[in-house]
Amino acid sequence: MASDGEAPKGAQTLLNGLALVRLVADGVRDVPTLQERTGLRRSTLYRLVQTLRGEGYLRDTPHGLSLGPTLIELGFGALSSNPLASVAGAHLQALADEVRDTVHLAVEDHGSVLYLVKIPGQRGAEMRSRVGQRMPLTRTGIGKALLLDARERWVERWRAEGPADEAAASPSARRAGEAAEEDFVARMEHYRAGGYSYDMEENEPGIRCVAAPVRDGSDAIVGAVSISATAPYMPAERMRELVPRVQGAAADISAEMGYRGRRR
Amino acid sequence: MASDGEAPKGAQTLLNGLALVRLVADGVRDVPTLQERTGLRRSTLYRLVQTLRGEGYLRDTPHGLSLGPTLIELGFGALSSNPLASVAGAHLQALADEVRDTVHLAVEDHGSVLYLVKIPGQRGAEMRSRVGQRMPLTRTGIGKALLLDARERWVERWRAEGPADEAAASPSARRAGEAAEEDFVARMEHYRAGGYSYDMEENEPGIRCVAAPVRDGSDAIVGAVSISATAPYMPAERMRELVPRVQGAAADISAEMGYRGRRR
DNA sequence: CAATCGCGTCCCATATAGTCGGACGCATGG
DNA sequence: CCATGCGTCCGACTATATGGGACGCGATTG
Repeated sequence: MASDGEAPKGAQTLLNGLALVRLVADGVRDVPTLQERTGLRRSTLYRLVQTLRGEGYLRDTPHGLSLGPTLIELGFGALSSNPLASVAGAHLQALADEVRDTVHLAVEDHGSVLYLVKIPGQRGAEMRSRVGQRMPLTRTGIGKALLLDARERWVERWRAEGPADEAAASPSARRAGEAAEEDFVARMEHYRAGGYSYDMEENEPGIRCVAAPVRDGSDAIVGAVSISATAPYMPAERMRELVPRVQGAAADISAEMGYRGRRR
Repeated sequence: MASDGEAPKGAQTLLNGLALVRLVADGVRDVPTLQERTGLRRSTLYRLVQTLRGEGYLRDTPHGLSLGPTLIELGFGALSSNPLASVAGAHLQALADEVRDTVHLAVEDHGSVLYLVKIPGQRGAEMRSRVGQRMPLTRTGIGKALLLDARERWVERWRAEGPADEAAASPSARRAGEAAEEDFVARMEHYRAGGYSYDMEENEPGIRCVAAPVRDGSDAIVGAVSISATAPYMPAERMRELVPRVQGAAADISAEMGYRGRRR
């Protein structure tokens, strides 16, 4: 409320407090850093931090501030109160046992992929992914599955998540970028027709994945399932074979979510 | 700020917002209910709820309000940034593989047990416990392990958690209650000497457990490990055999937490 | 060893920002 | 058809959060 003319319209004190939680989640460990990140005064910060500590949202460790136990309680509560996650569990486990690779369930939230379930694979290196972690929609197989229906967002999301350097766009880089964008849209069109999606090491070199969307009673995509593994376990042929498997698991979960086949 | 003369001294707006999150976590699903629980006015509530929705702490479902995706993100972040939980993982898995029963890791938080890790057993009925769940300290094996050092809190906690009906205490019930309290203290004294604790179906009929505390570099108890199973799998003899096993796992974790043997 | 710096806490005056109360629109149901 | 309850918006009031500053403390530095 000082530099730029934003209008947060709402409850500043609450927003300020939640902003502190976010900053700590992002690795800020001491109040001075919070001060330079938020612009709030010391006394204000300490009061807010004390309140958050008291409620268990933050806690003190030998190394400084960190997220508190209440968040663990609420986070797992949020997960288990999510019908998708609880309904999907058994189906995902069955899929995981069958394919022996890492299985994920994710939803879209705030323009990114949010993992709800991860079942680590039984071979190869373990993926660094974690439940509660966020990933870009257009770079992951599971994210593309979540976007399948939203043709109008493909380009928008691609551009938002795409170039690491927006400012520095040399003419040649721009040309390459446009080509990549067209390529992305073309692939999405293909996936959309097939009702599945791939990740060919775009997000993480050496990691490939096959994904399919989960739908609910209104036909809307409410989540997605994926199988991921290191490239040696994921030759093109196997990926092709996995498509119906992932789709099967996704269909089972969709059924439990009230999906009764594509209408229209 | 109306009925009783409390002095919340802090940041009301923030506290009000967090109180809403708690209420939703406790099952409140609509604003009218929030109103009667908090005493806040409709307009205030809607503003706070909107803010919390915007930040992903709450979300709307067909059935009303529920905890939002941000809490999943933060909750799992809190867990993985907890040294105890991340360090313990491998040791707990090893223990679980060995004993084939349910293994828990918990800490004390705000006067109750908070589970950080649960590894379901490979036989018998699955326990209903969940990571992020809270349990009474004096009724669970793992809670007693957390209390081992704090002799001065035994009675206090027992009384706080003990009688389901404080008001209605008939003379005879009171007598029985006092006997139970003395019995509890005696058992705790015994456990303290042995460095372990039991749960003989006190918390959940049919469930028994063996637990041991985890310590850090300052000798303080920072957590506890337990093995739980249904009574048929837990005859007295086996519980005795499990004591050194749990203690071993707890010791391994303690070592990683900086524990170097009991000083003093 | 003294002096300085940065952190954490507390207090108080000010005006900002949250609360309240009510009006309005809409859907539901009697 | 009217009545009831939910969700949103608005403006006035003042309760409440803010920020400036004083204080104590421990660590760091000269």
